[in-house]
Amino acid sequence: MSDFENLKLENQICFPLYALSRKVIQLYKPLLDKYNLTYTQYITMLVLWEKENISLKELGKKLYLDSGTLSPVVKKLVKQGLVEKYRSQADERIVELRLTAGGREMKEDAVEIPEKLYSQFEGDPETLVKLKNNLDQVLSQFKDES
Amino acid sequence: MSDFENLKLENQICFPLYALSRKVIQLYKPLLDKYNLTYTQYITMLVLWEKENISLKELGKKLYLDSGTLSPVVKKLVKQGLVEKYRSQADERIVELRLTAGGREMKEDAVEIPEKLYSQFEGDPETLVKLKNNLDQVLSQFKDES
DNA sequence: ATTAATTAAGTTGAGTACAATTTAATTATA
DNA sequence: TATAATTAAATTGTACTCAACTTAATTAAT
Repeated sequence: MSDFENLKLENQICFPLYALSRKVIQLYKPLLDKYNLTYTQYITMLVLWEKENISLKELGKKLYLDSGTLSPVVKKLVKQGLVEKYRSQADERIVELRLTAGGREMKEDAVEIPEKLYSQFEGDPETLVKLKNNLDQVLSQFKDES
Repeated sequence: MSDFENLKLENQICFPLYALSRKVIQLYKPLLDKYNLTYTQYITMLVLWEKENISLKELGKKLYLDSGTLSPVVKKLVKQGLVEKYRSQADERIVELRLTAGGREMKEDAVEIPEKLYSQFEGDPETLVKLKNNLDQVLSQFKDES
């Protein structure tokens, strides 16, 4: 019964997930360079473009990232004038983020980013829709575990 | 026409890819700790368990990783006695890797890793198969681009 | 045969990820 | 109410990822 099939790279589910994730982030890079954003900074801006006021805690929940990752990311965005940071008056432990006018302005131009990214995909767009549905479904099964 | 739908986090394809990838790697962690392997070290071992002799270059091609990532990873595996490293006699630029007896031994126990990982997935296993097929399909469209 | 171009690894620096710890503020409890 | 427990951020340390650069070896071109 020495069956090593499950140890073959091609049979891993996580590996194409991990490889494709990095690949797509690399595709974003030239598009984001124009805005001086990294991918992590970009998805932070996506959240702020939807909700201009949000706590760091809430942001982390949406992005599945903790303060160890987000603190330095937000610090950078503040430095670039896209975000303001202040302590909540009601609870001094909480850091609140607020989109600045400059950050709001960037949104207008940034609509080109997903457009240009998707235009780079050859093949059936339906494949991407299916993929996204699959990913969301599987991700939801772990959402509240850890 | 100020349509910001494509800038919503929930409409991103890359984000669930990125989030799920990190989530699954976190699920591997407790399983890999037992073997003193990180995820990146683990997928390197997967390759070596399939092909006991391989150049660093070839390894990088399979994992979509460059020497900047792999050099230190391999150095760790050598230190742990799982892999041997030597320069090719035919071409001194090339570093060849060889699985050691200890590395081969680990394979026997490591079959439990994918088993235990998959057992943690609730929901229909068919969903995972579909996901993997989707990922492979999309990944193959970028394989030779960069 | 020399020189130029290419190739494979390795190194460096910036930016994540994440576990673990620390600090400060708030809430719960004896 | 004083103390304990909890919570949110920040910090620290380890490891990965990748672009850019360096070094050494090989191959191509003059």
